[in-house]
Amino acid sequence: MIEWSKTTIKEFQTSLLGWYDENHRDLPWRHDQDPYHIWVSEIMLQQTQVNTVIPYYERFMRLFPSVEKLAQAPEEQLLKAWEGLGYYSRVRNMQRAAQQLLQDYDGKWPQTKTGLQELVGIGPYTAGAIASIAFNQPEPAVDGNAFRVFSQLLEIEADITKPQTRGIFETVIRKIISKDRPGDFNQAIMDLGASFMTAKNSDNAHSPVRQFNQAYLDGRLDEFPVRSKRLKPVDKHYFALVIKTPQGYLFQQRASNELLAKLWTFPLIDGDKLKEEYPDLNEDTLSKTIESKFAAETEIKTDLQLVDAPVVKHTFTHQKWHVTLMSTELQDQPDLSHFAGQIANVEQFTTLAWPTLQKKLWSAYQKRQIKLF
DNA sequence: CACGCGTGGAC
DNA sequence: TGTCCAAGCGT
Repeated sequence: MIEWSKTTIKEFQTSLLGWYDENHRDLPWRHDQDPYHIWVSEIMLQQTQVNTVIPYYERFMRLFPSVEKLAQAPEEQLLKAWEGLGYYSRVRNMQRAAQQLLQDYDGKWPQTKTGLQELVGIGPYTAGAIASIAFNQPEPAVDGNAFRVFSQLLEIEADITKPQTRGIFETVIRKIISKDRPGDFNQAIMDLGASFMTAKNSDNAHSPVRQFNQAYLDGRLDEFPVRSKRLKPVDKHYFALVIKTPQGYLFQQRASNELLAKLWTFPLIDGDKLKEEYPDLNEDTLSKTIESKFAAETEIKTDLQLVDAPVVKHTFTHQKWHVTLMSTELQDQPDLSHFAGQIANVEQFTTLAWPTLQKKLWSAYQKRQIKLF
């Protein structure tokens, strides 16, 4: 059993930081200690892989190079910059925090972990990351990597999906973290978690800290971290209405309290709710039912046809959507005064933030089979 | 506390 | 195909 004495801790820090000095990744947000750069990168990296983030980060910094620019940006431009990254509340919260910083903090960053957590969107992990990397505070930054690395090093059996467990890891890391180089220490743990100590296909035999890894020495790597299984996504069914008018396609902005808030999609009809209201719905009555439902909301008359294309499937964290396309082409421009949406021509598509679901819908619609008579 | 919230990569 | 994972947070 490894004894984590002061000497062991020192040796661990030396091995870890020595390896990091020689092998750390050159990432765009590692070029300085600017808290704005660290912050943006940490928000983007939440539940998102490094390779995905890099181009988004570069573009975001060109568009919004400072807290001030971020605070002043139009929301649609922010969402467009975030398009495809997912968890879109991250960027809306980031703008709120930027405004908070300017108005309530006179533009000066709080430099402690607890102070940073006052900003919306900054939780215990991100606060620890900014405090340690930008402000050299000896604070733990417990993300998925830290959970995996330290659960294996110390054979910690607590379920990492339970909120209580974070405190156990923070206590352990506070004892082990380098007081001289806390930011590098935390980043070294992340690089370790992305190289030798990955979740799958790890290579602990060549890890710079293998002699400190109890689970490796015991042949018990596969037992850590302990994590309860997540629930399966629930199936949901929708109809997407592709309505082409002389001026362009109809789009709707998702409400701020629902999935994909404030992003743009074709108008969507809840198929499960429809089935509840009309239990005896069949293929013949489907079109008319949806038409009347859409007309009741928007006063727009349509003549919808099922599109000859596969049902679009899209899985979110907790929901699996099955979306059936229906389309119509209106000869006259409809009165849109009761339609809570927008018309967009193909050229205007680039200005609206599309979730991946909408990209799939558009693609399926473009590839639809043209029926020949 | 448990749950909602996106997406893409790896296998 | 499905499943799990990736620098989590707000409610």
